Amino acid sequence: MTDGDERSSSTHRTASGDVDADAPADDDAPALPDEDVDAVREALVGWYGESHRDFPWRRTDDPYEILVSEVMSQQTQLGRVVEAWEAFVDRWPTAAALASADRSDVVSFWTDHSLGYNNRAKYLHEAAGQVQTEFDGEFPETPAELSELMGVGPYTANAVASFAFNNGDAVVDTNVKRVLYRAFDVPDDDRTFERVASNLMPDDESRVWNNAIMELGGVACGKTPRCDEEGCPWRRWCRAYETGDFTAPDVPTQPTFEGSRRQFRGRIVRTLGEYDELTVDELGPRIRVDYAPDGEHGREWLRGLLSDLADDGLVDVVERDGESAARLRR
DNA sequence: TTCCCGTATT
DNA sequence: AATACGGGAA
Repeated sequence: MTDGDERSSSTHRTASGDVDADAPADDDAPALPDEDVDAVREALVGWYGESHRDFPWRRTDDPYEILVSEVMSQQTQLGRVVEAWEAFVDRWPTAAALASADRSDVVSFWTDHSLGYNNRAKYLHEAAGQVQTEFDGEFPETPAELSELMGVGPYTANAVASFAFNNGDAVVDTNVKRVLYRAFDVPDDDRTFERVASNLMPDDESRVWNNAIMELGGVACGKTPRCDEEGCPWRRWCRAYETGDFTAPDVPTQPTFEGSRRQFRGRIVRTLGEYDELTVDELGPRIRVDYAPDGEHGREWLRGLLSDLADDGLVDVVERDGESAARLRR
């Protein structure tokens, strides 16, 4: 669940007049004057209706298929997700089918399709199991229940509830934050984003609304805005369009990937997907050319990575002839 | 090089 | 509150 019911604090932004995020007199004050809220809503839904991209997961309301698409989309650009999603739901068409699969197969699929964080493949597999064991094979339908599934946080819970059941609250991802921040000067504060997003969403229209506002953030209001090119439906209300200041909320910067332990974890998982089992010294040279058993990046270093991967439940480390060997966990 | 990005864990 | 987590694409 999102923390939608907390209304206590403190962010006041009345100065510019176009957002009253937390007015003392009326906690649920809309982001715009009443007469404009309807127009803002209609403009966005209308724009989405006539111009949205036609992704395959937008043609299904199967919650399992939606969940798969959301988990993939959290980490990978949508263009690349299409092929992977089709192959995934083709291979494991239902939550029950996925739950019966070997974890190693799901993780290898993830890696083979360059889907990033392989922990999420594990979560998805685990969530499919939860649907069988904790929900009796009936896919949960509310954000609160969906949140109980492994790997499903506030964003994904509301996305699946919305797109499968038209039953979600407003999603708040970085697209939504950027759009609200630019258009209505909403301050960069998670609680405020949630409240404004929730107030802006028309009742019982989470499916089209959440699709539309994220489409806006992805197509017209990305880091580089394309307001006129994409015919942004909010130009007449948009603070950024008016002022020319398209600053977006800060996104935390990442440590470099090249040479990182994440990179080598990825290589280990990829390599182990190609073999039944490898000893540490067989594995080492396959993940870095300068592997030397007693060198700086040798057994010690590699065993550390393997031990973390084992803690994550992705790898098993076994003893074979007094030597450590690794394999993907089934 | 930088960007993308939600969740779990600590 | 901070950190770990993948890897292709822009």
